[in-house]
Amino acid sequence: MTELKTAWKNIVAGALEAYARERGVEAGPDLVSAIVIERPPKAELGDLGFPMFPFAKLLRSAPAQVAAALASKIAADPAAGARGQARAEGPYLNVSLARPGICGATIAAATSPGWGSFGFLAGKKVMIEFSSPNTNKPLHLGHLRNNALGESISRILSAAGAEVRKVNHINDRGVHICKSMLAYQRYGEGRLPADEGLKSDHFVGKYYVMFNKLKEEDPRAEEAAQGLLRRWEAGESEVIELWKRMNGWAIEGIKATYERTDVCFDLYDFESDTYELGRAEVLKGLAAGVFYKEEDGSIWVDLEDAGLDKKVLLRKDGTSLYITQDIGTAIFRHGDWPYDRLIYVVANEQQYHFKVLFEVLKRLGFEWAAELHHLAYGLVNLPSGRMKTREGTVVDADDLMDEISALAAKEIEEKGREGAVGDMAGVAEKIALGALHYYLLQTGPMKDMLYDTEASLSFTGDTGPYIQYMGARASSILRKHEAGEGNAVKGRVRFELLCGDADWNLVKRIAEFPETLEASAKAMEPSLLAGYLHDLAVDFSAWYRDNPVLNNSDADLSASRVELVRAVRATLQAGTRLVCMPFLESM
RNA sequence: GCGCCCGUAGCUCAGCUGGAUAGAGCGACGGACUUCGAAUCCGUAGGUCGCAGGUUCGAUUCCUGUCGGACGCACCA
Repeated sequence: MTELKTAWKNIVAGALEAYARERGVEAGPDLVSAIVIERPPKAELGDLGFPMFPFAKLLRSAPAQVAAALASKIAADPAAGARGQARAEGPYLNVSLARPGICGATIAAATSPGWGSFGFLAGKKVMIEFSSPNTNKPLHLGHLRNNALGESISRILSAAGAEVRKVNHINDRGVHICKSMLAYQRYGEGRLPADEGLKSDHFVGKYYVMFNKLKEEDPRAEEAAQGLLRRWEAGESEVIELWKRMNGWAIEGIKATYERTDVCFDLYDFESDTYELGRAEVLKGLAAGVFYKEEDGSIWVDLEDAGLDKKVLLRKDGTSLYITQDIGTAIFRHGDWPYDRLIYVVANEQQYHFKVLFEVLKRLGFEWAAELHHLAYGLVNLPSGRMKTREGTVVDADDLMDEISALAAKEIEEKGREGAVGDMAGVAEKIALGALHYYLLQTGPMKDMLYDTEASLSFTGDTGPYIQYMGARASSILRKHEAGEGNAVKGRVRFELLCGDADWNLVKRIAEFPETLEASAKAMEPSLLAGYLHDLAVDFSAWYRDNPVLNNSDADLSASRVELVRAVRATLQAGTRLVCMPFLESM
């Protein structure tokens, strides 16, 4: 489709230049660069549309006249004729593509193994950091959005040909970790997660919440937490022992949630291993004159000429800060695995932090700093407002999955499909994941989104399960065909039979998959693909109603449509995977 | 105060580099299951695209201002 578009752009450019010569106007490069391709609002108007407004002034003729003139020029060009037909539609030049060739090529491509893998990012190494949980509590809905974005973008970029390395930066040190440790020391009495019947990360999270109780009982609890951190930094074996034990629980539980939601990482790095990496780099930068030292010994960078502020990079006592760690980690990672691009999937509250970080790395002279990217995303809010740990309004990831999964199971039961589905719990889980991930990815990342339990747990309409359902329907047709049902087995595939408007519309949609994937990869925007999948599902659903596949009296048409269904299924299969939705043969 | 993001139908959201009557879903109302799965489909109602200027042949899209909301401006992470 992309090649077709550029081919047509060239044809239009040629005709435009010829027309300009006739009018005695010089066709400069800006004339050709003003050509835009759009999709006509109605299928009857053609497949491609070229608005002629920009040329009216230059060519000193009305847009409609230009369109008519170009249409007749193109009609006289046999090379163009092989690719389709152009006609004037008021001020627009609309093109109807030559259908048979495109049908054959599209369906052949879509039913071949490589569908959904492209090469325009081949040779690029992309590192992506996402999730990055704290080890003091379990994952919540906000993490699920982060995970879905990170995992989806990783899949999209690999599908685009890049070599992707997914990194999870575990925040396993700091006062907040010490708080849960302190509360456990006080109230835990040596119990294990199993003793309380809790998933291990929930067990740790419970003690983190209990720190609030501790604070009420002991006004010096905050100080005690700071003290515990100092003892941790001093490496006291008793503290380290407890820290290891509790982190182990937290991470074990968090990993179980990753597995359940089909998210995985190539590399885990731990803040406890990397938090001191940046200090040496800052000192190097000081020596190089990029940074400066205050009288009290703290080290700063002045970014005011870049529209940012001054920023401390090293405390007066020489210890590192959040940003120091990030400086060190980025440099270390590039040395370890020289990436072409590093993407941080982190909430948009931290946009300023990343601006500063990237600017600092640029000033340190790293040419790769230009390829650092903060993928910022908005919060997930509740109708009652922001989720708050203290108020207990945090939507826990595991609980949410349980809830959606139970609802899906109920739905299967109500529809009486337990038998057809087989593994009911497994299928319910996949539907839940499809619903959740589609919900989280259909919205553009920058927008805060509202999570309304009642409204959001729906399986009808513009939802993940709707798309999964269309996949299941397509699969069902193909299953029946494989089993020898229907007329297709007696027919011969002839792609020219799929040139009617209804089939063509669906073929065209399938042909858009590669360009959607490319746009999605370039913009790092899963929502484009999510929207595309919904469009495809809608087109398929309408087509499905009006166009018999297996029980078509024309055996050749039947056989050809089976191939079209195969292409739809392949596209849904490849596409849903990219937005982290399980594909279901049956549901 | 400065910075950044958002503001489209009652609600939740789409709307690609500016382009042909602004799209879905939910909710409301009315239809369609003896044919490939009704988690579906079709139809009706519902919008001064926050507001005001500007650029342009043309602005929901770009610019400026303004109002409203969120977030950020720690020797916390």
